[in-house]
Amino acid sequence: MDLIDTNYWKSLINIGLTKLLVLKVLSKGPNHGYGILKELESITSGCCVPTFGSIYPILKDLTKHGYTEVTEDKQLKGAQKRRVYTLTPLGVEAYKVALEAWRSTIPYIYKAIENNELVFLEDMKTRLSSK
Amino acid sequence: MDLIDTNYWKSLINIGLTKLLVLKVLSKGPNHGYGILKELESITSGCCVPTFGSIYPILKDLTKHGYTEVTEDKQLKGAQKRRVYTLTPLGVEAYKVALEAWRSTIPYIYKAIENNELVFLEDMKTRLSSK
DNA sequence: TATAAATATATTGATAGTCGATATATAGAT
DNA sequence: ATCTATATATCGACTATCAATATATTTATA
Repeated sequence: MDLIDTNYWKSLINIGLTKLLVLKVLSKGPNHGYGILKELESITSGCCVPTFGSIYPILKDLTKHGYTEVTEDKQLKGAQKRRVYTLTPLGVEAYKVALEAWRSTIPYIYKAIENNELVFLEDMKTRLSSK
Repeated sequence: MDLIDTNYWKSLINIGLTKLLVLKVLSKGPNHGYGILKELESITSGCCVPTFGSIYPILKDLTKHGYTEVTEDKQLKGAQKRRVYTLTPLGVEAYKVALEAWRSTIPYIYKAIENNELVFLEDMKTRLSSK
């Protein structure tokens, strides 16, 4: 647990974010694992991109629980066969719930990261420089 | 994994958020577990409040790794002895890293939840109502 | 006086998630 | 021939929330 490492925090943030972003991409139309990743790379400028070890299990779970449906795509643009996922009505519902959960939380996150009183930090600095 | 349950999403969001909020509260001054919880209840209107099962292990870990220091408080306002935690300079650093990680991510979350194209969702609705 | 509510900390078990490494496979460009 | 991009999948190490349970005391209330 290295709290000085940005990657530690990014990983934790991704736990809450990745599934929302996957649903968002799928809400725009059917897509496959690799494609979703490339899309997230593009729309988040590389900021919120899960690894293969995250995305494929998610897609599998989503399908297992009926949030997505999968079809095998034999038109090979790349090489290996693609598995294209389509959001089901249940998946659309899930996306809406996720959206609402995030929307209701964002104001407090914003407050926490933008409206921070620096009183204690200033005191810390003062104490450190006076040593 | 019930994606239709708001609590599922809230739990995932909390994984990334709780430690940041704990550091935020401590950045305003020393505090104890129960106090931090009450403070979070207050400043987030009950929106982002971790459970006891989350907060006490966090405080223990934070201290174990040198991000906080603990002192036993014998002045009993409640009942049991309090353990008051103070952010160390390393803890202040950690808070800054967390702040930066969230600040760099927020724009993309905002984009994901506010600027969503509803094309596919509308299509979904149309297909459902025409059945 | 008895009792309920608030204060306060701690642990356990069920469940869930990221990441990096590793494996496999092929089309197309150099 | 070789490298890059496309494409999916799994494993192990590590990390986290939450609900339930246990313990203990002060203060307000009936």
